[in-house]
Amino acid sequence: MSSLRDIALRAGVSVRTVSNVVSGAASVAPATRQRVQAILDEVGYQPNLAARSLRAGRTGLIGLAIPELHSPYFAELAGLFVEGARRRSWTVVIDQTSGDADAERRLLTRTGGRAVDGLVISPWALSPAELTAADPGVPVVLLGERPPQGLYDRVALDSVAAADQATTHLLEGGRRRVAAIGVQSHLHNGTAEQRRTGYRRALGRAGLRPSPDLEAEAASLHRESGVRAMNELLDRGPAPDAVFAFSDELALGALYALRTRSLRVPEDVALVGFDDIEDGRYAFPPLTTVAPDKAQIAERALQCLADRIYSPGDGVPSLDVVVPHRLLVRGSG
Amino acid sequence: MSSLRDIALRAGVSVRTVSNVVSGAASVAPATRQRVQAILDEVGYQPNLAARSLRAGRTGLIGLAIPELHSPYFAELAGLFVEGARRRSWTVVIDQTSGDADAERRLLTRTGGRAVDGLVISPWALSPAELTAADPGVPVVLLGERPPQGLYDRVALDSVAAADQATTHLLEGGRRRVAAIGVQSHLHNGTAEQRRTGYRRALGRAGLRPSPDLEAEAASLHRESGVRAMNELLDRGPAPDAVFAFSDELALGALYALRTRSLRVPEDVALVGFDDIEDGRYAFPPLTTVAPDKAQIAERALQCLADRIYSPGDGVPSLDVVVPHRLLVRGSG
DNA sequence: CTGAAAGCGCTAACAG
DNA sequence: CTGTTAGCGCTTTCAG
Repeated sequence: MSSLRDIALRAGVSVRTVSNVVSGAASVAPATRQRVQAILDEVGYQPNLAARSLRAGRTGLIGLAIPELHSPYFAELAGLFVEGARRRSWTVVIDQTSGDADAERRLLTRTGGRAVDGLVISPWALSPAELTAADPGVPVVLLGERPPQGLYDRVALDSVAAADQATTHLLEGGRRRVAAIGVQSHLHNGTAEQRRTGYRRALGRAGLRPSPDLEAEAASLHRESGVRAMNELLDRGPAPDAVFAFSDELALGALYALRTRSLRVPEDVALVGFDDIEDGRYAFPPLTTVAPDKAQIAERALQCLADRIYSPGDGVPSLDVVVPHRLLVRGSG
Repeated sequence: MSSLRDIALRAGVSVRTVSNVVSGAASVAPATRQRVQAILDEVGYQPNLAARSLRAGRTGLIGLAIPELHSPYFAELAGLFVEGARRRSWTVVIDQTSGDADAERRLLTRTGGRAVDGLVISPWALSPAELTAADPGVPVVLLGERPPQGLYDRVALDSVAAADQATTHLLEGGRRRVAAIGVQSHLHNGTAEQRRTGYRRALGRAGLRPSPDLEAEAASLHRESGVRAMNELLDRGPAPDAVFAFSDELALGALYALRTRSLRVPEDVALVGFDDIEDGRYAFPPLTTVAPDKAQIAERALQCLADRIYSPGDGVPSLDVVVPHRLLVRGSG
């Protein structure tokens, strides 16, 4: 690894000049530039990023903290992030919190033990108070249903409206016993709460009374929990004629359970999910779902970060960005 | 952000002493230590990682370069990586190459424009020669079927044996027209080639002659290509009675196509995939598949990196690590 | 046990 | 247009 000084020595110029050639900032005499560039190319000069960061006070790194990478929704989102960050010449470091409060706290207070210029976090376990209290010292963007906290921006879709819409769609299809899968009383990230609120609101508007018998808890948002919840619902008594699952993974689990019991979808039970993950499109029948505009979630979050990193107007009030969503009606309901 | 010097000033000691307290390396008089620690805690001291990196010549960052994060197999693998890296106090920066030769080349020659201590890359587009030629200046571990190159270690499963085993399983089930989905003549990453080799070998051993009619190309390894390939196979003439797909995603696409045409799985067509992604377990019927030991892939790759980073014995020949796999027989075949 | 100081590689202010 | 140099924050050698 050669440094600017090595190059300077070989070219018989000062480091300043080499630096200028590399950065292209200040002007350099054409002859000098050419000579220096030749050496640069020859040795394959690579600037030392650590030195640059130290000097600039910036690392060019941004953190993305999500509960888990193996979940399709977050994997798709992370992919879009990495892509968008690349376009902005940022590199993404990924942390998995596993929905663990300690992990989330650690990230916020120490920015991951890693110097990042900004952090995008999808909090699951941390209470709003704790979120506000933490001060990572860098701009933070919150993803998800939690309202924007303190100085953090927030990017999310309108979950209440989306859930209402999904439920209404099932009701308009003539369904009357519409169940919900995905209640999570153990978490406080707002996701399940808001989706249930939307679900109940839709029922109410249709003159139906929400019933605890039709609402099933889910330990996680994964397929396995969907299987469990669906089975529980079916074991409770008269089967629902429709199910709104708070995530596509839960819906796919429910679909699996329904088929295992030889119930037909959508004839016997209509099914709507949430997230629009790739799997859902190729399930059989293809899953009707609420599709958040994921590309826009990633893009807007990066934009928030960029704004705060490059124009550190300290008093700027926190932004609450609502991205659009669409109900994709496919075969399942 | 306070530095060691700030702390030293406030504590009336030298930076040396504060550094010792922080690192715990050298011994410090108990009284001094306590006093310094109190100030450290009070201001919430965070060491500047850029400075540390510059000094140490290491960044604590490792790169993971994969074709795409939104593909379940790579997402699961990435999750395991991030987790294993965390245990080793490394942070993972993720790059997506999209199977693009330029992107792969850029990563190898410039280590992603980012200073990483090591790189794990799953090459798709780059030819062996190009792989060998590149010199990233840091240890590299190759993932996948490509044989180990030059100084790079390699971690992979025995794809030929695995494909043979999957195909043999179908043949032992009494199937005679066993098709293969996933041939990729446009790529040269070895994956498709090796799986086809194993497939043909199994056919040969059973006294069957491989037929081009039963081998279908796949533009990608995604569900969509699986749908297309399966339809093509069915349109060609007499339907196969079994299909070995080179990835679970392809298999799920094939499953979708089969069901759309009202063919029963496994009664009419038995189906085996490759990768053991989560989706496959909840497909209906659940997908029989070759399960690579993903945890071990991640773990061994990290271990290779650690060995080379911490014991830079320069001449150590490149390692070729073969991780185990299992055939998981489920409902589809 | 602790202080002083060098130096990692880079950028930019200051001279010339 | 280009050279010299300070300094980003840390670790570590050398003294004391």
